[in-house]
Amino acid sequence: MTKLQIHGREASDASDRDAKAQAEGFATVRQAHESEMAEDYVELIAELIEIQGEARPVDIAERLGVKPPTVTKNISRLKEAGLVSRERYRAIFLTPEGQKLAEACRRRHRIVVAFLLSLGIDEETAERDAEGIEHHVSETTLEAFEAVVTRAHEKH
Amino acid sequence: MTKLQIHGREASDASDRDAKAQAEGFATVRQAHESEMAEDYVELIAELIEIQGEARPVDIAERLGVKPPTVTKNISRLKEAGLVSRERYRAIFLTPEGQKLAEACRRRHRIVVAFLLSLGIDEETAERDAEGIEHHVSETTLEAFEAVVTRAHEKH
DNA sequence: TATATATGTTAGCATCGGCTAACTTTTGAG
DNA sequence: CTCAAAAGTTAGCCGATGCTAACATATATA
Ligand SMILES: [Mn+2]
Ligand SMILES: [Mn+2]
Ligand SMILES: [Mn+2]
Ligand SMILES: [Mn+2]
Repeated sequence: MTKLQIHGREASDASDRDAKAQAEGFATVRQAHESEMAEDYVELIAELIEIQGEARPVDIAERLGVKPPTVTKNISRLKEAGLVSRERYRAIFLTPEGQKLAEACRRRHRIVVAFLLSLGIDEETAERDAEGIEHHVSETTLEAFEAVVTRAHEKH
Repeated sequence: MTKLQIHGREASDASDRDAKAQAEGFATVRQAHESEMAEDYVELIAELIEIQGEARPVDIAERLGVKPPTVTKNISRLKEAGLVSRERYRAIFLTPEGQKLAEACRRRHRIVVAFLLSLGIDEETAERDAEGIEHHVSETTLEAFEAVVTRAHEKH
């Protein structure tokens, strides 16, 4: 709909452009969902390595709230994607590419949490909301968040 | 891990509580993903009814950026869930329950967009980011967003 | 009104990310 | 050093949400 045949070519009106922009928005969200698993895993693996020296499936499963077989399957996907390295029955480590992604995710997570806290949100809620929001924040928005956090800190 | 047997009962340490809270956060995100399709559809259906008087699969597909068979399938899920009513080959309408959900989603969407705009984000980016963020914003955070928007408006 | 085009549905396929049950390997307590 | 418990894997299942190809229905133009 909203398409007419004029002189044999397609014509667009204002609501057509709107529809296209909207579709791109939804496509962006679907894309974000595709990277979400990888992002949460590498971020968590980096945290566990920092805390415990290594990331083991049992700990990943506990912190994600999923069962061990789910972790095994997803880790093999991450290995396939070149983000983690590991040998069977051994702990999981990040490849250089995985480390880079983990760093970016941790930064984003930190900024989103700090931003929500600066709005007066309680820690529990800030962490919960950030865990989902982080995957849908563009670099533009992230920088705006960062600016707010910085200003809030300067004011004490 | 991080569980010891003491006097025959389980003992928790600080990192255990942390792990549990983290798992709840991820569980919350997984739950949000379960309602996401329904939320985006009813919101869009409400918009189309407002603009065009009815919501047809072809328009829903165009605006979501998916193919018509995907819409057919998802609409039948929404019907199953009691959110929409429709007869074969006819336009789609919202049940009272669907209208209520749509209203809540539109409010949330509006607030998130207005909030991002008030931060100086451009419209295109605000809409894109909001489309994903909206599903992960608790009522607590939404109210904080609303307060910021209101204050920004008062200052002109 | 006849029929061509646009719209909608069905069937069948794929991937993702959950799960349980059953099995294997590693670890560590005695 | 042995062997039971803990950890990890595999196989097989499921539902959600995309897709294409083929078919059915509705609509609008000639
Ligand atoms: Mn996350
Ligand atoms: Mn995170
Ligand atoms: Mn959305
Ligand atoms: Mn929306």
